[in-house]
Amino acid sequence: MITHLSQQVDLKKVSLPDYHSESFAEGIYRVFREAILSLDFKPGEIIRKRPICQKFGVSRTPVADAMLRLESESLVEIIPQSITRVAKLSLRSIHDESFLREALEVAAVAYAAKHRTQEQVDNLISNLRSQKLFAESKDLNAFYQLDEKFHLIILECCQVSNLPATLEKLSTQVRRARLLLLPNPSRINNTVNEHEAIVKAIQMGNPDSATSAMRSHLQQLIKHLEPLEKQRPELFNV
Amino acid sequence: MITHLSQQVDLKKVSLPDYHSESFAEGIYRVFREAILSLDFKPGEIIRKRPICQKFGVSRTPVADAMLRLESESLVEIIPQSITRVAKLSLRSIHDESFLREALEVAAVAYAAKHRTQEQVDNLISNLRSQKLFAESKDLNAFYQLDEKFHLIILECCQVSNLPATLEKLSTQVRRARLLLLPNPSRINNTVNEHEAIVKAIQMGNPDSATSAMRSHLQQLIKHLEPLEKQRPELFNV
DNA sequence: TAATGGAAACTAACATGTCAGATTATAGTT
DNA sequence: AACTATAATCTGACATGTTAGTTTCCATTA
Repeated sequence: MITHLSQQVDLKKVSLPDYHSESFAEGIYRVFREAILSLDFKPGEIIRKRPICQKFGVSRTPVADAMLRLESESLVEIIPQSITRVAKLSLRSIHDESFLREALEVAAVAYAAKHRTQEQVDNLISNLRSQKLFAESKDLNAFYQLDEKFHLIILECCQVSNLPATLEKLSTQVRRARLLLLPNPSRINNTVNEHEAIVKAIQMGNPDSATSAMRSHLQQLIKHLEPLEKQRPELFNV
Repeated sequence: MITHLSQQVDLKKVSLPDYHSESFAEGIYRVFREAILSLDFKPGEIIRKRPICQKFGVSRTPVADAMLRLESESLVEIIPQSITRVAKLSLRSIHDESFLREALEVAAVAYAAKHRTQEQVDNLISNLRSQKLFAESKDLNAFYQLDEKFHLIILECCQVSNLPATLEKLSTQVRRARLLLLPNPSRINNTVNEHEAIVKAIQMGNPDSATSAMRSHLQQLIKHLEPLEKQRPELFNV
């Protein structure tokens, strides 16, 4: 059982298995998943398992298990009898993911516009206010965090327990593409305006204008993508 | 490399790794995935790995790998240091999945209504005609196959390469629930009518009526579910 | 009878050894 | 110099041994 990758849990004589700390394999999976999604490992980068075993002081089994799971989520590519590498990006996959993302977020924002509570609207307005502050001070990372949180608040309105997690699983390419596009500060002001339109539609309880606002907001990504592929071709699949 | 679980591929001196037959782990994964989804293994049933190893004549490693992957898709539940069992159903999860399914299928049918080709419409009409035949002859299994195919045709209109596969991954509970509800022949005629409404809306190129037809069609499932839970409580989680 | 305690049998998690396919480096040939 | 064949060295797939946490069951005790 892993104890140095996560905080130790003070377990009494309770038979709930959740009280135990995670396994080596889970911990390694989690660490690498986050590293890949935050671009600490670049798309296409080769992952060498042997050094990882040494670094974590474990055998090859849990590392292999973690990689197997990452492969099933299309985060790494295991080439049989050969090497393991971080999954590259591809315009094709990003288009596919964008369709899924749009379908889910549009459904969520329509639900939010119909069933909003005052607390949820307040959260969105408060989040939007912070966005404007960080947009003015050009703090890109803080703005990115708020952007993620903004969409999360809307998803949580649906009370579908795994909706945020599901969308994250389906958006592994989109998330990395967005991170790569971050250094473009000219987008920020437009983004704030688009978010504002979404909030207003939710506040007014108008699902139709909420969906169309969300739709055009999400479709911005694709427009900025083709320049990126030309700029960083090594990150993309042929 | 596995050769007796799937047909052997006649590979020449081509360096495409796809030409190779699948690994033991992949084969076992695929076999068990299909067995679980088609209810050959009942929800809650304990899976014993040792007999599986003997049956396939392999060691514990590929079987464990396959189970690990099934667990990451919520098809089995591995209880640490204890047992592995087929994931049970739960009304909560089915509600969650239904939301996702509705979001994706509604987006797909709207796209289909906008961008339909004559060939796609013909396929739907032909499929619908077969549905009516099997509905009359009360051939439940054949009808189920056509029902699946009907939704597949609509999904494929979107030209999102992994849309059918994604929906299948997100609908593991719903799929099994639908199979359990199959023996209810009174639903069939209603289903055909609902399908017909969807086809007409697509044919006329009316995305709004297509979405609302699809929505009310999909929402039928939930209505028939609560009786099922009372009837077969052993298949459901508390 | 009910509750408790402990041994035995189970399982998953992990470590490690082996093998075969794939890649790379190298030597030899044209 | 370019191409080819061969050897060395990677890596992933799989087999198997070990360990530790769980569960089962039976004997003991209140």
